[in-house]
Amino acid sequence: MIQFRVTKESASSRARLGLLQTPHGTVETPTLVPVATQATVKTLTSEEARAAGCQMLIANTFHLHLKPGEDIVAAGGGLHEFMRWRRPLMTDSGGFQVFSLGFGRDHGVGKILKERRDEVVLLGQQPSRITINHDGVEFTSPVDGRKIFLNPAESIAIQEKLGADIIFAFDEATSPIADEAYTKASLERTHRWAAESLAAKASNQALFGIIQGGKFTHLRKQSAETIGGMAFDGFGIGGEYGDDKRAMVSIIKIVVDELPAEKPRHLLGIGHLEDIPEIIKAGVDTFDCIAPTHYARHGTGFTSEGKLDLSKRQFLTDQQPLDPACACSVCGTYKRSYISHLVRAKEITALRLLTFHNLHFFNTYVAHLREQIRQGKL
RNA sequence: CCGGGGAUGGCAGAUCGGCUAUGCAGCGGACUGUAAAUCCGCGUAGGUAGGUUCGACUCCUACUCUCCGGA
Repeated sequence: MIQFRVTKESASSRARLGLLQTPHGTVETPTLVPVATQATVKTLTSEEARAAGCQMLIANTFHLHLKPGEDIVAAGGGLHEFMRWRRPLMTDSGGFQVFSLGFGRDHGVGKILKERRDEVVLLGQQPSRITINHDGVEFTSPVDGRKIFLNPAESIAIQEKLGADIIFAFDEATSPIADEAYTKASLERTHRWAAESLAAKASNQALFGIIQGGKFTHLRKQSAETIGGMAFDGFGIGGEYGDDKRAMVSIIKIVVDELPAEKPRHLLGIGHLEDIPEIIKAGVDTFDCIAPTHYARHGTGFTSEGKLDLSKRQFLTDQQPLDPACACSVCGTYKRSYISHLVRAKEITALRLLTFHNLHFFNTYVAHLREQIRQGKL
């Protein structure tokens, strides 16, 4: 089980400092939870993830169920031992894949809408490779095309075998182009699944319920009331918020205000650098995001000078560290010129160096924000 | 010298008498609970000189270069 203690509340915002105790150690919040979908922070070892300052990681139920299967992980001693990360772990429930492999894939959209789309997901519609119904979701495996059925009981059973400290209720992340009727019906289903997830859990893992409701303020409020009133150990805030960052932050605040203050709040899948102060000020304790690791593998380093695309020719002759203001081992050792060469030569070391640095950069940034809360400046 | 084959974008390499080849490299963009070391977009062609044709990178002639074989 977990214990959560709020150690300081900001006077000027909803931001707060906290200590999240788990069977595998204590996490200082707010914190970024880097994504380790397949039981690894892509390109890094667990020791390296730790050295980059990561406190807790989040792995994925759907992907680990496919490969290698939860029984293999369990036979390896559970997720912590399997990946030799003897620190706090979360697993996501597979609810995001209902969207990402469903309507997200069909329409080529992510959870944040970048441009106006003509398509709309209407009540009664089904994604092409997935069937969502009352009882659960039938996926078509992106690996081999076989059918995979997931529902609350299945997802929880898998997550219990994986053995993370914190697990999530099975939900449906709705598409940003879903209309209100679809979103509302999906929300009601997600609420029912939340109760079923709670009922299914037999372990002493912490279980977080997930608030949905899309960009619809009244649905978000209703969801926060419903999920917040259930016996979860903490809460995830999921789904989409439309295409407006200000709207996103205001929705998060509405949700946070409905949730029990003594329980931890995890914001699912949001965490671009510019979002982080805003979501922390909105009262988020933990949040996961693929940005630092994903951008790294596409050649981008986050620095105190902004995002740098190391594949650009200009960096080939740049003798500075990746970020002169960074204290990480990559910045203490290698220059932009070398990293740029590795990126352009498609050497895997480039991806490792950028992933390590980006995580260190994000973690340092969040640590700095914690310090600001401590000093009453945030 | 004789015979034969070739000459296509920065490189590699197809097709076609009229309609974007493609890949790599280059350049630009995207990326928010990871089907992502990925995806999207852009530029640059037809050895030289003639001829046939409404129209030639594609057919014909010569030349240049090149490769293979023979002397």
